[in-house]
Amino acid sequence: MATPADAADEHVVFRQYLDAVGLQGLAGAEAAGLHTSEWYALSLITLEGSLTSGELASRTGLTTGATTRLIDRLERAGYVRRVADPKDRRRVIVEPVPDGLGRIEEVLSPARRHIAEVLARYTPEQRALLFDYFRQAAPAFRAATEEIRKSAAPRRSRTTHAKGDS
Amino acid sequence: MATPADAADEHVVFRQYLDAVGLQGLAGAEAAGLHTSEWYALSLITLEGSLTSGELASRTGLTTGATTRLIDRLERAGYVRRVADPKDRRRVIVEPVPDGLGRIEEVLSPARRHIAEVLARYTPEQRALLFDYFRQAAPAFRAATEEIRKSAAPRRSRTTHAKGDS
DNA sequence: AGCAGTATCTGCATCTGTGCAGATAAATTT
DNA sequence: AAATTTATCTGCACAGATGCAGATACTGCT
Repeated sequence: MATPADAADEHVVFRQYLDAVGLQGLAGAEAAGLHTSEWYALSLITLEGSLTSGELASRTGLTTGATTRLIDRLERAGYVRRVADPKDRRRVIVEPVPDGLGRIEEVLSPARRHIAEVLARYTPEQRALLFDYFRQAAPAFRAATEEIRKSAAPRRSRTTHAKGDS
Repeated sequence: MATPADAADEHVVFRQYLDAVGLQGLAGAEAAGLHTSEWYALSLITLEGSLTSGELASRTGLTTGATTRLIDRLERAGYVRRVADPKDRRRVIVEPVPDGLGRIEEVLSPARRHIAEVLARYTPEQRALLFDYFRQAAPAFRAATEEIRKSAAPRRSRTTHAKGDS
């Protein structure tokens, strides 16, 4: 029977939790030498196992040209590699480099450690519940991401830059 | 009694969970028309309630000059406002604008909704446990962030730009 | 009052990410 | 085999974020 006050409290708790996770992610990305779009793309690639350049372009919302450069950067930084698709030699499959994944894990390790400490305060049954939540929350967040991107805010104001509107 | 296999599984679950939350955050930031550093700064400001320009500079790791511009952008976008510090009139206090926070909440609402759906699958006791976790995990993530930033990867390669190394 | 220290802002230069449009290579269709 | 369509890459140009150094405004100390 949550009172309004409790509900508001939950609201705040959840917001602060999201912010904290988000800040951690951004700090991690920066520590890994990755900018937002690179971090985003690498997450996608890791999550999917591998993606073609075109798929990556549509998932990130970038043009294919920009995506080429994005992959260049990720490749140069040692996070992914390009492999030819044997089925269709026009295609370029982008897949994570194990070594790069390791570096990401390293960046995430402080979070892992601190959370492990928190988890240690719970009983095994409670921990199981939390992991069950993680398992279920991940797809939920992905669905939320989809939803947000669909209502796609047209990237910044962009001033409609009616180039020559004198 | 976690077997090694379980441990590996937990590893993956947690990783995917973090990725999902992270991607959601990035999508949200973009939908809000904010770039990484702006999103980061706004999170900090919101979390702290308010910050001075200088504090924001040191927390973000930006120079004071860049921070001025950052605040300009956030202000222009309607997320924060500058107020004079009555104690020290050199200082500029940056605080969130309620209306702006509302817009952020709106952006987060899909996540909130999807997670609410997940939470609805649990009993009230279980939900209480999960919120307890949120409450404890937030500071843990913040500590992790601190830790990551301290070991501060010097922003991208930057060629060490030893300014005057002739 | 004068002086040193501090907080923020501005001009200038740079660097990087991105879109756009055309180029190239490969698959598919006729 | 020729034409069309698809997938990725490259040249060019632009916008925007950031560092640096100097300017400005204010505080606190002597």
